Amino acid sequence: MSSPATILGTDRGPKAAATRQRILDSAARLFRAHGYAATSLADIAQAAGMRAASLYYHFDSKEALVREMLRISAERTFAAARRAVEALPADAAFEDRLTAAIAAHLEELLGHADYTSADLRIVNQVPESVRREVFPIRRDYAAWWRELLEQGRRQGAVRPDADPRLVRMLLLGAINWASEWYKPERGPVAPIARECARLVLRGILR
Amino acid sequence: MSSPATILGTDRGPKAAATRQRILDSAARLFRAHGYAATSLADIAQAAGMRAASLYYHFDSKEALVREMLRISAERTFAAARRAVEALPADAAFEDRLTAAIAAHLEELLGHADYTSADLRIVNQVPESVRREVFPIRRDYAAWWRELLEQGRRQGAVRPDADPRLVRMLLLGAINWASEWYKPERGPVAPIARECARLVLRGILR
DNA sequence: GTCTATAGCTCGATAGAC
DNA sequence: GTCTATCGAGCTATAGAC
Repeated sequence: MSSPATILGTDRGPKAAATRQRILDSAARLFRAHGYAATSLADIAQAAGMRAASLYYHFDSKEALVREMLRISAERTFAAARRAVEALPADAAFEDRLTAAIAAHLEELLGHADYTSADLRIVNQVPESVRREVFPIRRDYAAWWRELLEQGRRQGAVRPDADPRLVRMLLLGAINWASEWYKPERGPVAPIARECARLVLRGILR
Repeated sequence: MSSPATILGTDRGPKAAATRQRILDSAARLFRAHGYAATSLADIAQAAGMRAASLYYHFDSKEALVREMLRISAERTFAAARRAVEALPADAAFEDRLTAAIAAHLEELLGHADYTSADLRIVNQVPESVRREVFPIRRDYAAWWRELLEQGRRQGAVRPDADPRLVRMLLLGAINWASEWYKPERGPVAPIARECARLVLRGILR
């Protein structure tokens, strides 16, 4: 019985897998820098040390390549945030759960900045069919945040007069924007993440 | 002595000016939806009711067109925020000044959503020369926000232990992201802006 | 002011050698 | 697995009629 792998290159041995990874990394970096349409397959191939035609051994099309890149980006962030919150004791305080979620999201976002920044920048520019295929992951992630904040509200930790949707949007906007200004030279992500969580939770007024 | 207008179409009478405006509006809408490279001059021309070659009567090139669109977007937002704060009494409280700035930025952002959303989405994808020409406006706007928040800190209204740069980045990220989720069907911007300012200032915990 | 026609280029994708 | 060669389509920009 053959494996259920439907994605080109996952059952072709370690060398192909490594090349495939190199292609995806190059694509993420270039999509982030120049956008989807402006990045040609020749650009990606050159960055990965090969010719454009050779990419077709690993991916069916440019669409298939960007779809896989977006899928990896979205699933990784979702998994990291969920894992971080699930690792806490079941009776952890809302503040600690939210801090863990923000820190995990930020560390994933900035730790794989080429993927996640490319994701945020080009998701609106890829063909409609690609966006439709990646949408469920994002919808599930949004639902997960909604539930996390809803818990805080039920426990009385969140202002009861705040629009839950607005809170979620402002919060995710604030941390997603970090991919636009964070530079690794500025030091490790962990202290930035902690300070982010504190500001989000407490606001900027003293 | 001729006018110092260096931009094509500004001294060509009302009809050309109206057409020029229609082209810019169409371009903003399409750039927002599909990105810079994926939007062809034929697309823009069709949306404006003409052929691609006719655009060259109004703009020197695709670069010149997008440069003007980005300039309008950035200057309008900057001017709106500055005007709103300057309209306050000189001794207005920091909270009121920041609330006015946030509300003005948001109302401008969402009121001309095609321009500002296109701006945020494609500024990283336009040719380097275009980005360099629009950069000073953004740099000045960032400096203006920095000074606004610095005033709050000097007056003791802002947490003295908060990293000023982080505060500014999180705040602008939170409100800029609104261009991704706001839909006019959700009602007027003003109440959303007020609630935004309150959450930013006070945080989400009660 | 807008048109038709087209030059000159680049792109995604395929064919087939090795 | 990667290559060279190439096809067909679509792009920006220009020329010149009206």
